[in-house]
Amino acid sequence: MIDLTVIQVAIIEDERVVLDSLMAFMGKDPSINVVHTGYSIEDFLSSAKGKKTTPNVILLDVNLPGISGIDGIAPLKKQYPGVNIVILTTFEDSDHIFRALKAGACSYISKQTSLLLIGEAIKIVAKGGAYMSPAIARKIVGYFAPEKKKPKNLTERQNEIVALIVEGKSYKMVADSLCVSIDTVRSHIKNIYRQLEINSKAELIRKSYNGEL
Amino acid sequence: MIDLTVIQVAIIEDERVVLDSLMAFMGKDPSINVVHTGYSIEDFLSSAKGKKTTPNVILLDVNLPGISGIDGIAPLKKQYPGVNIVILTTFEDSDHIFRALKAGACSYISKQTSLLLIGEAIKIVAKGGAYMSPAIARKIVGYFAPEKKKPKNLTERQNEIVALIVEGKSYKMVADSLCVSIDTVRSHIKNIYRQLEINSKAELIRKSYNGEL
DNA sequence: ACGAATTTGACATGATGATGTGATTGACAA
DNA sequence: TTGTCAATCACATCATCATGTCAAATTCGT
Repeated sequence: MIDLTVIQVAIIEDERVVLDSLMAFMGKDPSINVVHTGYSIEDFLSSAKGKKTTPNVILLDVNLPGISGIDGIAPLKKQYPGVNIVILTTFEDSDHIFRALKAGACSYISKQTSLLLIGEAIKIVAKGGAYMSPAIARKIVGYFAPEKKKPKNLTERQNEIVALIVEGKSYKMVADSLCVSIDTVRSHIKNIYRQLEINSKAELIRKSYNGEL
Repeated sequence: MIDLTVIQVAIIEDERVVLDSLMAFMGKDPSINVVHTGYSIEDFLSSAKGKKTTPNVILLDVNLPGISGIDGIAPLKKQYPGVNIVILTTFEDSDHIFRALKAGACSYISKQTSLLLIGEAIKIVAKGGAYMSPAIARKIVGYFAPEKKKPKNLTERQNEIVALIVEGKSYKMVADSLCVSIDTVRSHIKNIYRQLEINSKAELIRKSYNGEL
């Protein structure tokens, strides 16, 4: 018989050092019981068959071999409907954060966070709450705020070009739309890429969709 | 001379008991300095003229006489651009929460929260972070998740490839990631484009970000 | 065991994209 | 008046993408 007052936790983490310290810490906490671990999503799911205990909380790394932690959220929730996913990672950019949340993660915690706080976060999500690291929570609230977009000093013209590119247009189409030479568009794109520190259309589109410009 | 290491806090709260206990607690914390208080938005703003100190953080009640705390956020931010607004309230319904966030609040805390945690929250927002009570954070993450999955007819492998492309990878990088030939990736992409009736990477990324697959 | 769907791969070609160097023009500020 | 900056355009070159045609190996359901 499983003690329902004890939180059943699973951990998916490929770094031994991190996994070991998490295990060691939780082993000392009587209210937490680590029932299952894995080095990757695939590893975890394949070995999940033989388990009879269902985790309440899954502590999930993002940078995993094979399927990424974020892409792994869906299969994990399929295997364990209603499980609480806690992302534990070093990636703190908006892109990763929002993709994780959209996939159904309920907490997103920086690996900088102390073990004590991670333990607290687990207890919080097990009770139906959610915990976010301060810097991450700030990015999330920033999503809602009317945001005075002061960010990327992009020129009016540059924003115009970005808008067309994001719509899926080619350089040629943008040039025609704006009635300028395709070389002009190229020139603008080069400057935009340099200013945004990116080097592909894909990244530009992603940034745009994440409101990062 | 104002000590910049000390957080300048203002409090707007109409309940004497609450205000007094907040003041008493913060008076004991050397890193917090309460510079201004008010019983209402109007009261606070009118008496703000005579003050020379600018608050870093404003602790704001929602249920105030006159202008509500939420409607007061805009004028407060106009008076003190860049100030961090911390909502402290008993209202925990989604409506109040999201209206406050949209108005520019960066933290939303239940009045059930201990004075200790409220103090922590103030320090967190002063450092550029954000803190949410667990139950409130859960409602916020819930805002992102309710994505109804209408999976397109794409194959597992195809979805894998789309995921990598959307991350900004080139065909070559995708091929390497999946340990297949670049021609195989090309082949998949061709099929994906035909099935989705698109013809550019940009459109693929757009559809992906719009949850259209 | 048969056929359909999936996955893999090769070869080819024209279009588009990424990046560099360099030049001209007009606007606005020091 | 002299800069700086935004916007315009011209080459140039190599990488990547979009598309086509064809085909072998694999998986899977009936």
